[in-house]
Amino acid sequence: MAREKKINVVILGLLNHEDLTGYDIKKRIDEAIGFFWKGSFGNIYPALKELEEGKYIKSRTDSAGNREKIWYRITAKGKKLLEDWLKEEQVSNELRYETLLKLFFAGASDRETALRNIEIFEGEIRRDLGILKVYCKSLESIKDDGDHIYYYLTVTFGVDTYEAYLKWCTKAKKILGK
Amino acid sequence: MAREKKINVVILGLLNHEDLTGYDIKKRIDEAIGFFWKGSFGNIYPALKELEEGKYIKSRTDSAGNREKIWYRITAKGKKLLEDWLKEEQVSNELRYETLLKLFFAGASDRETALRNIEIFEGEIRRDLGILKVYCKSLESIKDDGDHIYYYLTVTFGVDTYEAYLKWCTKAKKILGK
DNA sequence: AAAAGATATATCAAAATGATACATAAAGAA
DNA sequence: TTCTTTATGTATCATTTTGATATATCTTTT
Repeated sequence: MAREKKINVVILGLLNHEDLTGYDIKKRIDEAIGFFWKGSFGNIYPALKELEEGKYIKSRTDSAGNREKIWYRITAKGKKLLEDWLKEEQVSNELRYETLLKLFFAGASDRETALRNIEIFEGEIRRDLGILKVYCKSLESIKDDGDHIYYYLTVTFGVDTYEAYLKWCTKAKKILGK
Repeated sequence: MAREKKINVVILGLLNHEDLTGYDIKKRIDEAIGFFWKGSFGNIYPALKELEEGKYIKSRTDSAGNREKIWYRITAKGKKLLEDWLKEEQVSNELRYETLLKLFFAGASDRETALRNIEIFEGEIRRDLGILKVYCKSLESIKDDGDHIYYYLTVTFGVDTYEAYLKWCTKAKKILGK
């Protein structure tokens, strides 16, 4: 089996939970998994067409009102593909942190710039950590044996690593003399 | 000023320290900043040509032996661009963790698969953490006031976050009942 | 009733990814 | 010595992702 492009399995994963439109999919990606994954209309809409051609999903057009909405539902074949991907052992985990890049090359500028960049990072992480913690709290209260345990684990990953980031920021600022 | 593509500033950052060939640049990226940044020949070589056209770098062809080597050196204009980028406040920091994606969608499979994926992640992080720690040690011993402090800070970011990942793995496995 | 913001589909140029092609040089094994 | 493998080196290409924009409708607020 050829290696599926990532947006395909993301779409299948989301559709496995509920029927969605392309726009919904973009929103779910941004809201639910935004801190560790990105999606854009530019690859979501073409992927939906491709997945439908391959019979992994099925569309239903909703013409209530003047605006056309296209709802997608996962098929048995789509579920199979999702499960196969989950069992595949090869994964690609990537960090792309421009902040670290700027820090690594900070010698080309001055210490103030390096410190400023760390502070900007710190501010963003602090803000996002707040959001993640609220999300985490709301998941803690749900006690079922469905998917919530996985959502909870995912969010705690974010909370734990963001807290480690903040500790590192404090340390880094001290080392740079502030 | 238009937003520079990232590979350009990575190349300038590396060349700011020493003259390099395209092949060297790829190696430096993999070795020194590989845990938080990627580069490929597919964007390095075209970027080198583009940067030379823009006078940000200057090439020198070395024909010692039968094989042609092209060395690049940063220009004053290139240094300026690098410094401008360092002072720019807008940054893009992105995580792309397929492991988290699989965990988030794990409900489509079984707990064993979810645990297996965490264990694979744990193994990779443990291995990479070992490498980072060795790198970190070698930087600790250098006490100058040049770029090493920035390399050291960058690596400690990796060490600290990878350690947080491992703690999370232990917790996650426990929650999933192992 | 008008304006602003959210919903919805779609496309495109630019950038990054990952693989491959091709060739030389060096190191090590048979 | 010769053969094989690994490292060095430049280059390109198809596929995927990104980020922006276009276009239009629906909903909420002023």
